[in-house]
Amino acid sequence: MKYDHKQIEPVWQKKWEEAGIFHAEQNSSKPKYYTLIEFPYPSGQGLHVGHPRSYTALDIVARKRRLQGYNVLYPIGWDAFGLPTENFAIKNHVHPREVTKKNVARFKSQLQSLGISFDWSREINTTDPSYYKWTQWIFLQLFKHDLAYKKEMAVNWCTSCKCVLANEEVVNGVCERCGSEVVRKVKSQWMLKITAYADRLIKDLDLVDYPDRVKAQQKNWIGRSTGAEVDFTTTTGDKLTVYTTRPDTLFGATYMVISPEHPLIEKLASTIENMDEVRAYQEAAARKSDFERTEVAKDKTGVRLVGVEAINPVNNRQIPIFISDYVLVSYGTGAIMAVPAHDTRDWDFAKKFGLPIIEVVKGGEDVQKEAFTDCETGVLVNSEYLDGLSVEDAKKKITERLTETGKGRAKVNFKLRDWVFSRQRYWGEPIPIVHCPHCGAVAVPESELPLELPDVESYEPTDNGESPLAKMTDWVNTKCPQCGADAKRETDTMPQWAGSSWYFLRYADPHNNDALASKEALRYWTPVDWYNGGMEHTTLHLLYSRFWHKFLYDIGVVPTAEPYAKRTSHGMILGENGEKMSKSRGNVVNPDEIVNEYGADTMRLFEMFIGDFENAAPWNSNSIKGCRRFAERCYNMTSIMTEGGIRPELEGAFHKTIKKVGEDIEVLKFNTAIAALMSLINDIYNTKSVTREELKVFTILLSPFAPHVAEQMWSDCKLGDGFVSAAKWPEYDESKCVDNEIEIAVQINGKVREKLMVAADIDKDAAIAAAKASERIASLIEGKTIIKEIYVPSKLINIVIK
RNA sequence: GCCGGUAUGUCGGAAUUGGCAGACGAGACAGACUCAAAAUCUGUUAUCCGCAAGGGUGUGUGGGUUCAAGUCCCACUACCGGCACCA
Repeated sequence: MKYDHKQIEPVWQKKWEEAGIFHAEQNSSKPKYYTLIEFPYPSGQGLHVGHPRSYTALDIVARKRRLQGYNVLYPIGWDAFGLPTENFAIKNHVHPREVTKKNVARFKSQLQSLGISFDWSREINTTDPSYYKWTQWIFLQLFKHDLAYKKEMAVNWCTSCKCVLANEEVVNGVCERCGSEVVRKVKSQWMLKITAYADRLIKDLDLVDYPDRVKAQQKNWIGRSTGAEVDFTTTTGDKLTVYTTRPDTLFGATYMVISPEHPLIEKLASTIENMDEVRAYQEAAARKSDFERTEVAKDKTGVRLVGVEAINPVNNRQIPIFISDYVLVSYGTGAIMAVPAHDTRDWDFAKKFGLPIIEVVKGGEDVQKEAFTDCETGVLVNSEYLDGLSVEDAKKKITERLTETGKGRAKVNFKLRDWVFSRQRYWGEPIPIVHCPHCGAVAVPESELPLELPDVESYEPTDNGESPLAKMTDWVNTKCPQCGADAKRETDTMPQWAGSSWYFLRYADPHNNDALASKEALRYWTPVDWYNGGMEHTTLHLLYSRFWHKFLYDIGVVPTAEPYAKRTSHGMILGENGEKMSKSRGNVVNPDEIVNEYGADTMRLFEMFIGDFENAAPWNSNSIKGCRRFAERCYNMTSIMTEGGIRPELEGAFHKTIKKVGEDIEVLKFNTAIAALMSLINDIYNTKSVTREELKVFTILLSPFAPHVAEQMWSDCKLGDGFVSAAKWPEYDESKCVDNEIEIAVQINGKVREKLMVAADIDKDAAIAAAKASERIASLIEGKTIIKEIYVPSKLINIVIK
């Protein structure tokens, strides 16, 4: 029979679903294994060829684990709240719920056509009230533990989405999603205190198996730094505290800089003589968007506060105070001591404003020409009791002194900011809070959850920065759950990251109505054993969900401190021209067309064979044919099968391949695993026949990669009972992976001059004797002095001559 | 500027972590089958010199360690990703 994927694939997909063989068992004595992929956002474009790269990879792992006897959970769901759906709904006057429903149906049929072994009985959807009930519940727990709070603050405002963005969503000063300008806007916002977990989010990276680049990126983003706070005073008698990582350079401070928004300015408004100039600078700084602020990063600007000076606590020297936007309000204390001799930014500023530069760390070039910032080699000078100390010792000593005299203290700072959690849009989880004129912000009682999203007439974002929900007065006006007075509901919704911050927990027990999941289910299934996803989520989803998980751990809801035991990341699939796939570049490949033309098995094989899983790889419509040929060659073996066991001449090849394929899957080397299967099939075809046992082992090895054709081979040739997807992974014998006779290279002075077939267990003397016995080697060493003879067992011989 | 990554034939990529560079696939070329084409099968395919046997050169660049370097060390370059006035 001819290989016809259109005949084979839908049949097996249906049989698997009917038999339910990919359903995770709820009560099982088997060891569990939880594989997870980032659940997709069901966009209107349908599945992208990038999705199956991740899904197929973990499908291979999940399928292999099942064959190895594990109870596997490989779930799927929909991260369906979010802006693109809402924008589409606005434009086409349909309810976002309907848009979501349609998109989900499309995604589902596309995913099912790929034969991914998801447990569809556990499908979840973040927009389902029975799901977001628990998203809201978690928010209320955060609120009750003072980790959710409302704050008036300058936020990132996307001018196009008309919506607040988290810091993580602003990329190069523009909106991550739409690319529009982001400006600062003062608004009252719900915030989540992720900073309370900053230290643990770094420290607990030691507990998990993540790629180093992911750990490094998270650590960078959290940005822990150690230093000291130093209390300066001013000539007006006010306190002015700075944060510095270089307290050792305190004697070299020649001026101070505070951010334009620093509260001290208002306090000293009557003392400052050039207040007009100061105000003008403040306004100019406020007008700048994030984009402009980073654009003009090179040139320093600022204004000196005339009429007030600061006093250095260690030497009582009076130094001027400036305002400048190179000092940020939101980091440290919003004020710095400037040490131009040992900080390049301070140096730039000092040069521009003609301020003194005093060297306090010796070891570099002339500090008048360039700042010396090295902490490793310098020695302190001009610093009284610190003179002669190394930078490190001086830091310790000055911090001790400051602490003793009450003028400072050791301090740790983080770049990480609290998470801006409000969105002024419709298609998200309503924040379950009621604002009461008497009681303030009050939690909606848990018994009233889910607080369902009301139907509104218009989803249009408003120009005044309020959520579309604000227009629903019937819904907004309510009673205070605490005192019963007239009160108003919170109208902001949660960001898209909310639902995805805990979804992996819901999969453990997706239909539970009394808890986000039962304790037993969580104890059995968590943590996730292997989580694969994109690098782009390292500082967003991955960090947010670790934070929520740690909080849930602290309040006793989940049994583990970390959600994911192991994380891996796949590279992007690029267009054929090596550029990122996008509509505008016209290089988008539609997975449906590939499945239709070549079949799901070929698609899966190709996506795994395309290159190193962790690196980006360009699509190539030519080499996909190689994978199709391979699938056909696999199937064609069924027509030449004869009875029998593994033939002796193929025994070594089989054992080696079992070993190689098994090991490669564990380390994400799907490309070389497939190459090994291709080599094995070439060996088989060289013998012009295949035996039943050979075909059986081969089919099992093939099944995680190309499950449909494997099932067809299994059933056509009656290789075993039931499904190959429920067979047993073959074992290999280490002793049979080595050949009896091997080829070794013979080098003279490091250059290969001869190849010899020798017994695998040959010893050094015998090997070298064999080499010298060869005519070619004998003639090359004749008359020369042998300096050294090296024998690398089963690899090579190197004879060094002179 | 800082942090991370990558660099290998015509192309995608292999190389057991110091031991025969180019597995596997694609493409190209040649041959078989065919009236012909497609498909399939069989060869060849890093590069230079040579009719050949054989020899030289070759893993971004320049040095180094070693009997032996794609792999280790030092100094660079280019590209990709992240962060960026974080004191």
